[in-house]
Amino acid sequence: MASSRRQYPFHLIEPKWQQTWEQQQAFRAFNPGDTVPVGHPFGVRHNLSGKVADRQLLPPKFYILDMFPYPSGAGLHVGHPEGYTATDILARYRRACGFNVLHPMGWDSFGLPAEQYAVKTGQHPRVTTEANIANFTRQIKSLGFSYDWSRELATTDVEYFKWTQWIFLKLYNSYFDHSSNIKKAMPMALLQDALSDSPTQQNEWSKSEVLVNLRKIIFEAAPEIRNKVRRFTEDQFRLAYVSEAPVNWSPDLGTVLSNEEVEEWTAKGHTVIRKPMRQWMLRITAYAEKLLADLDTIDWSDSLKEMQRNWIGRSEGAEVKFQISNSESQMTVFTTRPDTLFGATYMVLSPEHKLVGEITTAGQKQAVEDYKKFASGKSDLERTELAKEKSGVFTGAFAINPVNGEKIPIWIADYVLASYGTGAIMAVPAHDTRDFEFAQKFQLPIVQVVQPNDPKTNWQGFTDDGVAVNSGFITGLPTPKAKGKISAWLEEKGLGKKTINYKLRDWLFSRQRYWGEPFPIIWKKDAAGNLYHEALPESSLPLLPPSLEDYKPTPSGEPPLARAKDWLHLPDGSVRETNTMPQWAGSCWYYLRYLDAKNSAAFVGQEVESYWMGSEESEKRKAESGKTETTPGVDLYVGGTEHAVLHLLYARFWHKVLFDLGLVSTAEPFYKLVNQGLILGEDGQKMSKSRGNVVNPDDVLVEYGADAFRLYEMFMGPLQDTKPWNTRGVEGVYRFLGRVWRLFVDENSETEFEQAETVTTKEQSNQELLNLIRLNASIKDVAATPAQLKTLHACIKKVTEDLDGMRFNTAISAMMVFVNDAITWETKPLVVLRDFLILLQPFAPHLAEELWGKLNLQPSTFNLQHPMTLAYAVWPKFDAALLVESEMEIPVQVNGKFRDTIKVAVDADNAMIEAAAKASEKVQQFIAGKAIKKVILVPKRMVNLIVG
RNA sequence: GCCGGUGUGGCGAAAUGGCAGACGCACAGGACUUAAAAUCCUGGGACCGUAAAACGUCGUGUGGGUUCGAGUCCCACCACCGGCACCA
Repeated sequence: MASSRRQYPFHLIEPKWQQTWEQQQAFRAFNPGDTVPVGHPFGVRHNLSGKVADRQLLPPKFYILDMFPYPSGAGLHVGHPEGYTATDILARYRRACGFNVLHPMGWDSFGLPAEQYAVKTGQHPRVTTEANIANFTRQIKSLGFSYDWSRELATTDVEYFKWTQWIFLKLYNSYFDHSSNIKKAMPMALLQDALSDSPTQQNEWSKSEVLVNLRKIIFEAAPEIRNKVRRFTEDQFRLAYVSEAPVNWSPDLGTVLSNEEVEEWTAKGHTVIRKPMRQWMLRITAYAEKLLADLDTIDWSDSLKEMQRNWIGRSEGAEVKFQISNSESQMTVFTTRPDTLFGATYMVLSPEHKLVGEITTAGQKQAVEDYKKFASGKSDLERTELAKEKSGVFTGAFAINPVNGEKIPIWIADYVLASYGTGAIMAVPAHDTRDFEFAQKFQLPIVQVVQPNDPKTNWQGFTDDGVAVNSGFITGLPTPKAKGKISAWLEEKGLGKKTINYKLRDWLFSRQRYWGEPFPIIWKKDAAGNLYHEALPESSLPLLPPSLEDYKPTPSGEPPLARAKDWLHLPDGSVRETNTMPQWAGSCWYYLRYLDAKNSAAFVGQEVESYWMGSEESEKRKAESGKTETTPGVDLYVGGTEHAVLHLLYARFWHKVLFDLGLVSTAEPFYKLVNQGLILGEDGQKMSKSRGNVVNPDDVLVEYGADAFRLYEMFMGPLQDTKPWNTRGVEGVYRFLGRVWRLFVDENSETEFEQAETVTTKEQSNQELLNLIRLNASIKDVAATPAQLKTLHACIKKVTEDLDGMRFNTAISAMMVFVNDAITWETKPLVVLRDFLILLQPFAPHLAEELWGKLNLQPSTFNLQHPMTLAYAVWPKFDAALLVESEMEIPVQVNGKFRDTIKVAVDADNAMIEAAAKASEKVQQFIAGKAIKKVILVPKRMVNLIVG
């Protein structure tokens, strides 16, 4: 675009105010116990200047958080500042309303790109990371966000990941106690005490049925193997444990991925295969129920909650035992439809199922082995592609259906997953789509046991509720009752029990990478030569990664950390864990570190944590006022939907563990969460380098300034919506800011300023130049007219309400309406413009500050306090009395069709309004000569005349 | 297939069940200017009609329904976006 005359000198104003705020530390948030420096605007506003901010003296808190970015080499994208602008506006609004606002920013700086660059060039990832952080910082600061930079953190900071490792140790040293009276994470030491030869905390662990039972089991074991059993048992319970299960291994990335990550990387063209490996896991499944139930206590969008619910995938059903014919063994299946048991015509084990080897007959052995090989060789991609085509083989064995004694064949097929339920199913082809397809392909019998309620519906493949048929003692019962009756019967006979299953799997927590947090774990061998793991003591943290020359995995496929022999081997012969933690680890708790970012004694101070997370306060307020002024947890968290299940589920899990251990005061981390929508390119397509439609914020800033950029990001449409970028739209809001400027300044002085600017010397400061701008002569220190007050207060009302509802676009339009009107006023009262600037400040803070400074140079008879920055000026309250009209316009309809508006006095009674409506000329045309059958009159709203 | 969301001018959008299209973009006309840019003013859903207007008819994805009155509520369907997807 051709560079045209600037609407206003944002290029001088914006750096000026950014420097001023930084010098004043204007947006520093004060913790309880902090001393507020003399003259700090927060202190001036709240009468805390030079005082210790005692918790009782501090105003209510408001914690408003952005999802911190990964500082990529590409720099900021216009999508980042969308959420950041929204939160900044609200942070500034809350500050003006008198809250103690915490609004921090930091860096999710571990990550693969820096490591890949290191592999290629040998440059340490820290160097790349620091350069990227510097660039992101510059870009973010140029937008004038009111972050408290004193709390800045990066997950790669040694002082930060020390505590990430510390939390890992908490997980490692905890177990989840499922006892019905406990149901929470407890210290491993308690479990160990319960299993020890000479327990000291019997009072404590005797409350736990789980521990009491475990102790019994341990002491049933032979003494010589008892220690091994103990270790094994501990690992069965730890929240962080080692598993040998098949994992998602990506040969080209040289690392494993969590289930949640697979999709992301395969979409980028990487291969992912299943491969058994020794891995660290976190027992998130122990929290499935709490993660699900507590969704009801937080204010997130329905779609997001639904995504989490689906991911957790709770499913109620029953486990049923089937005796295997001619064998001692039994197989257990999980089903949500025990009522269809009479329709089970075959059984399926997953190819990996333990029983497969045992039950397969000699004749089928070769076929079964071949199939197992075939199934395990499939990549995930092949599995999904081939999903439609069922495959499997017969094992030669049969199971006995417990309800009718029938012998039914046992197959193996990869449509049954080893990792869900019991890894085995009873197949009811008549009433399950997958079983139906399988039975058709292999010509297995299909027996109807459910009759659809609608007789026209085909029963074959009918999976909904109906009425049981051909089902012995439950025949004739509707599905829910049939389920209940048969479940009770199974339970009574000891053949089954009600069970709840979750799709959620434990979290695969180790990666074969360099650039991540090393595990504070070492491996040792016992006398018998068995490897076992042991945690490093907390006092040894942080555990730093070794320095390396080469960041590639070792030729034998071990993680890069294994290259550092000195680091790897400890003097006592033990060996360090060489895996590192995934990127998600650091982002699981960063919102807590912000609260107390410099604390070297704890991951967060308790008092500080309870103040900002607001548990007590919110309870107290709820009780007192019946409404919450502050909310528990982060008051508002804004970020993209891409983290709907990954980060948000993991962080909730960690938070719940910390809560159970008494380390944080709330059960949920994020009370209210909003997803900002995607910003598309000007062509309506997703922005991407290859499409060449990426908008760089730096370019927009040079052309239009930060205030226009911020304003446009918010004016585009509702925050949550996906919307295309349009540079003409930026020009629109930029013109609006120009109108605001001209509303306040004298045009002649602007010409002088421009001339001075062209001949400016280095010695002439920007401030001197800006001082040449004079206030518009039409601004006078006079009382406002009723009409002017009405315009102002309508704007105050709309902006206030829209900010409360996060409707930034309509708030901006309300300010445009105000300016369009105010610019026509011959005399512009100072007081009115002053209030307007307070409204504008959250949106366009630089311009508003500059004009505020000019306004307050004027002598004033109003004796207002002038805080040193507008950011702490008191948010105006609208006065409903000023908005009352003397007359009102009321629409008149005839037979429901709009015909005219009439003007009546506000206090007009119904009879007067009706008369006025009938008297309207336009209305007359439609009612003349007709009888009025009915009059619908909504006071102050409308009149509808029904004629026959 | 299942779950969630969204469909309104040329475009981004706005409307407690009560005057559809606020605000902005683009566009057109005018003022200022030697001229342009910038700025300011005016106009604008479609159709019919007219010199121009008025008046009129239609109009919020489609079809029904509730209501004096529906963009808004209910039912069915269509399209698009996002998520999940052999989870028994």
